Amino acid sequence: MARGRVQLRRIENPVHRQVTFCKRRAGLLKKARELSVLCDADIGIIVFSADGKLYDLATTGTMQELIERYKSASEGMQADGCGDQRMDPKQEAMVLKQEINLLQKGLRYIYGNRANEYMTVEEMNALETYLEIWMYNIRSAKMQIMIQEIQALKSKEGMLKAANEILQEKILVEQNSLINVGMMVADQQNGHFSTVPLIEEITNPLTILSGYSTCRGSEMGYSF
Amino acid sequence: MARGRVQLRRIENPVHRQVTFCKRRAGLLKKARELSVLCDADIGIIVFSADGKLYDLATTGTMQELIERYKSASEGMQADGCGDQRMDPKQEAMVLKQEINLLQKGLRYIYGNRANEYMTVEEMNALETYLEIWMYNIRSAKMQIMIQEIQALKSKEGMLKAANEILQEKILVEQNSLINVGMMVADQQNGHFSTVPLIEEITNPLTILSGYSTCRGSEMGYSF
DNA sequence: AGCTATTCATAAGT
DNA sequence: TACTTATGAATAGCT
Repeated sequence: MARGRVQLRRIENPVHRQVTFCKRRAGLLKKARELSVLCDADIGIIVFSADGKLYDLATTGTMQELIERYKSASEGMQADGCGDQRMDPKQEAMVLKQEINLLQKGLRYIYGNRANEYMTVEEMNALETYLEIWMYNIRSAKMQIMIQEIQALKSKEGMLKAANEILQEKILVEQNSLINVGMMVADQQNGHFSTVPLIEEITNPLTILSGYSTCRGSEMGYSF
Repeated sequence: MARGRVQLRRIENPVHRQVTFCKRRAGLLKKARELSVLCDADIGIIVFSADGKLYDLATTGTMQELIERYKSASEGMQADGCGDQRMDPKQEAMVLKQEINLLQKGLRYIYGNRANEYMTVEEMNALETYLEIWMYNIRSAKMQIMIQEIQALKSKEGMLKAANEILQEKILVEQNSLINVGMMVADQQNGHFSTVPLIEEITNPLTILSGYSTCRGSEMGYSF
C-alpha cells in the first residue's frame, strides 16, 4: 500500500484500524461488484466488524437466495466427494443439512412465494415422509386423550347394551307373568319376584358421569 | 487496470472472462483475508461462477456459522431499522426468513448437536407458537375422523339412555299392572297395553352398526 | 501459467 | 469526516 509496505497483522491503533476497515471494506465490496459484472458471477459477502457490526453484499437477488444456493451446492459437493464409511459425524451433519434444506423449501412452498421456487417430486416425497415422522411424534400425545375418550364411550355403550338386554328380558318375563300367573296377585309380597333383578341392580351401571373426558375406560380392556 | 482501462461490463470473450474471473477471484479472497487480519473482522464470501461453480471463503470458523450469525444480525437490524408501514412484500419475506431461521435452529436443537447452538427462551417460545399453528392445520384433518367417531358414540349413548328410560318406565308400568289389575288377565288381548310402546319401537334404535367409524352422528347435533 | 506496463487501492498526512 | 498524495498492489493483455 501507500507510504510503506503494510504488515499482515492486526492493526493495534484503534483509529487506524477503524479507518482501514472502512476503506478496505469499501474496496472489497467494489472489487466484488466488479468481478460480478465483468465475469457474470454471483457473489455474496458477509463482513462482521470487530465490534460485531454487519456489512453485506449480494450481487444478485438476496443474500438468502445466495445462502440457499450455497447450501445446495456445498451439499452436492459433499455427496460427490465422500465414499461411504468413516463419515459418521460429517454424514450426520450432512443429513441434517439436507433435512433443514428440504424443510426450508417446503416452508417457502407452503407460504406461497412459489414463483421463485419449485420442488421436485422427489423433494416433496422426502418432505412428506419427514413431516410424517415428525407429526407422528407430536400427534401421539394429544391423540391419547381422544383414544381414552373413545374407550370410555365404548365402555358406556357396552354397559348400556347389556342393561338394555336385561331390561328387555325382564319385560318378557313380566309379560309372561301377566299371561301365566292367573290369580297370583295375592302372592305379590312373598318374594316370587326374586328371579327378576331389582331396579337398582340395573340402574347403577347406568349412572354415567356427564364429563366424559374424566372417564378412564381402559379397565374395560377394549382393544383399539 | 493495466494496459488499458477496463470497462465495467461483462467480458464477452469467454477465455478472457475465465482468466479474469480466476485472477480477480483470487484477488478478492486475498483482500478479504487481509481485511480480516488487519481489522479483526469476520468475513464470509460466496462466489458462483457463471457456470455455477462455487468458491467460498470464511475467515473464521465455518461458513455455516457465519451464515447463522448473519441471519441473527440481519434479523436484529430489520427489527431496529424499519418503520412499520410500506413494508408489505419485504416484511412478508422477513417474517418468512425468521420462521425458517427459527425452524432451522429448532431442528438442530431437536436433532441433538446442541454443543454448538443454544436457543434462547424467546426463540423456543416463538418456535413453540409456530409449531402449534402448523400442527393445528395438520392435525385437524385426522382429528376430524376421531371427532366423528366420538360423535357417533355419543349419539348411540343418547339413544341407549333414552331406550333404557323407556324400558324402565315400561317395567314400572307392568309392575303396577301386576299389582293393580287384579283379575284383568282375560282382557290382555283387548289393547289395554296401548300406553306401553311395542318392543319393536324400542329395539329399532338399538340396532347399532358394528363398524362405528362408518356412523355419522352429526345429525344428532351434539356440540363438541 | 509467467511477465510487465499500467491502473487501482489505500496509508498516512492534512 | 473528507481530501490529497505517494506508493504498493492488482491485474489486462500478452507470451
